[in-house]
Amino acid sequence: MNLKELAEHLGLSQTTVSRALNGYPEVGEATRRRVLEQAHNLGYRPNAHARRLATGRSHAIGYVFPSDRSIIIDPIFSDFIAGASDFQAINGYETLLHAGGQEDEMDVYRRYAEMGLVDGVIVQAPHVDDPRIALLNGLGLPYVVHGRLNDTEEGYAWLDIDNRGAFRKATKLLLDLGHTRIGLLNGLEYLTYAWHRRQGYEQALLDKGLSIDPAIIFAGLMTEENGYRHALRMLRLKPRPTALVLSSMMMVSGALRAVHELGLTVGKDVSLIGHDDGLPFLNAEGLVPSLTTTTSSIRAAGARVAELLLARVENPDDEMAHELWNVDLILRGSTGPVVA
Amino acid sequence: MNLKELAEHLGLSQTTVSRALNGYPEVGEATRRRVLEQAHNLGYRPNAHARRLATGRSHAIGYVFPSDRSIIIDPIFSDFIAGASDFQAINGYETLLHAGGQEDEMDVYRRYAEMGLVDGVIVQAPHVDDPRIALLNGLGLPYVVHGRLNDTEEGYAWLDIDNRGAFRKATKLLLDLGHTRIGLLNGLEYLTYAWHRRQGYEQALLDKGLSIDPAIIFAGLMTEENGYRHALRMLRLKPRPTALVLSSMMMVSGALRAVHELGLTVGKDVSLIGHDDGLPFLNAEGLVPSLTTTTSSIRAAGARVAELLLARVENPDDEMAHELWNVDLILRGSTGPVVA
DNA sequence: TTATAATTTGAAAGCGCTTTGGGAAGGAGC
DNA sequence: GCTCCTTCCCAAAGCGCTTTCAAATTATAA
Repeated sequence: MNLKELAEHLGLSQTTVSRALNGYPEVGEATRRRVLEQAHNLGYRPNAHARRLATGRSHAIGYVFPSDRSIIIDPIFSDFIAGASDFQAINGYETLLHAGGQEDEMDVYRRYAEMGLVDGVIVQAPHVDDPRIALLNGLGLPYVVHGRLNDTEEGYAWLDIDNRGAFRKATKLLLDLGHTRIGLLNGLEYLTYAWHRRQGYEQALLDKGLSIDPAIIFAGLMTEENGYRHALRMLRLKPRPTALVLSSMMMVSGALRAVHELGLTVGKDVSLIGHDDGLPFLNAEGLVPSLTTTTSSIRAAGARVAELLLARVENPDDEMAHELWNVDLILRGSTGPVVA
Repeated sequence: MNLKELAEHLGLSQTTVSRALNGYPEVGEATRRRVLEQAHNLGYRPNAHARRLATGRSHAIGYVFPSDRSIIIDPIFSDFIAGASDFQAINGYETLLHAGGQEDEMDVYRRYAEMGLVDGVIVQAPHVDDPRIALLNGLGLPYVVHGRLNDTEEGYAWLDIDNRGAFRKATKLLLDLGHTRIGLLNGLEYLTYAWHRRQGYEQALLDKGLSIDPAIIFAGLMTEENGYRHALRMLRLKPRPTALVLSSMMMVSGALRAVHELGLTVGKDVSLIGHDDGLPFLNAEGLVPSLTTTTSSIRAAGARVAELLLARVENPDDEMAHELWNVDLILRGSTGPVVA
């Protein structure tokens, strides 16, 4: 069943039917009702491609993951996309995913733009100095960055959480509890969020007049195993750190193993603060003792980024959104005063 | 730059240019080379929607996740999709994702089919008696099931791993080591894979003349917390189970906490076998002791399912694929003979 | 009543591609 | 010389929508 057949069936022109269906005002109320009703009864659905060709809009948003996999292996991305895709679905936008393949990430954007496959893209995990921004600006493809570049916050739309502030707050809490040797287990620091966290951590130490010790800082893939290995390594140092700040729950999970293995007690011998993206399968509160966290829902961020992007697609001339989310520091049982 | 402009630029008709670009034989070699070269130089890209409208094929594969979230929260899905999407990208197919929204999963399939949005879909996490199969058969939308229904293996294309065999093997290994009280921490058992695992587990026990004890069986969301809580609960029973079989690495992670908390030793007081989907952020080998696992790469499964689906889309009359993957049982340090 | 404005409807063009049904040019066979 | 194939190319139709421009109908004003 296509438009033409539906129109014939109704004894109307395609024009009128199309208008009735799409809510244009130049159509009588009675006619509109009739059209809507019959379209529903006959199960008519407009062909997506025909509509896209005619309107020039694809009603789809693209997500491109680099082929080196270091991003998509992070389980937080499925939650981000779930949030975003959900919002999009409700607003009539499809979600296009591109994971790897042999094509370079930048080429995918180019192809997306030139073939009209998507109306906009969401840029994930921006680097400290990310070349994608310039490319997308050049292509004229609307986008919103989830995160920020390091140098500039202008010239592109973004939503980010205050990673710097969060890790500064977390580190400061530990300092206030008397800890002076505080380890950091971070993500890859060419990614801005990890870099910001590093900055927040260092800032808090410097504020107290403490120095930065590279021996108790790790930056790398946020796997359980890295959490374990590097927590173990650090906790074996003399003097050992009495507290650790961790960039992901996965790393916390590994660090817990290390702590147990050394016969130490969380919240007493070692204080832990982890960053919690609110992943449904790894719950900070369910740990024993429950985990003090910096918390921000990655899923909510996904939904909001999608919202900003759709706004941008539909009103390209509106001002670019810059949205910085505060991160809550939630005090639970894994942090305590340093013991002598 | 569109076809018309490119054709004019070359002094050829759209027909010839289109044929040259798409590899049709009725075009001179010299002409073809010229066309290809100029198209490249001028950066011509065919408009995706125009092509789709003309050919009636969308060159896209759809993934629909139920809105209740219980599926997508499982981190294995991002890895599955990464594998599938990767394969598709290499073969010129886009990946369409639908996560939740207010639309019912079945309605999404209907819409996909009627609007021509995708050429096929991959059905994830089939239920023991899954209504999606009948719907898709009715819609005539090609699909491949990742997993199986319980009752029948005919009438639909599928790829599955031998969950029943894997858990039977795992349980038998423990029995052979002298364990007689073996707990099971499983996924939601209305999902076929979990149901099959349960069957394999029970079969192995029954083969030895042992009975099934519901007190040491858990079925639910495979979160870290559930792993912890139910391992803890079971290990506190008297007599306590001397071994646990776990359906996911996430649950293993939680169970390890429980074991440590009770002051027990993995591989001695408690033997553990987990199912490992090969997730990059949680490594069975990196645990201490390393974890004995039933192992099957979910990412490889994703790639292969995509391959089967594309074959099905392009040759609808070929026989339906039924592919059952063997699951390796990899012996590592977390299993040992029962101690008196 | 008639002129004018407002409301509804339609015919047809156009979006950018693929593909059908020929047609011209050149070579082989007689 | 002619016919018959190939080989290579093209004009035009068609995919199923949206949208422009114009016409028909009805309501309002004079």
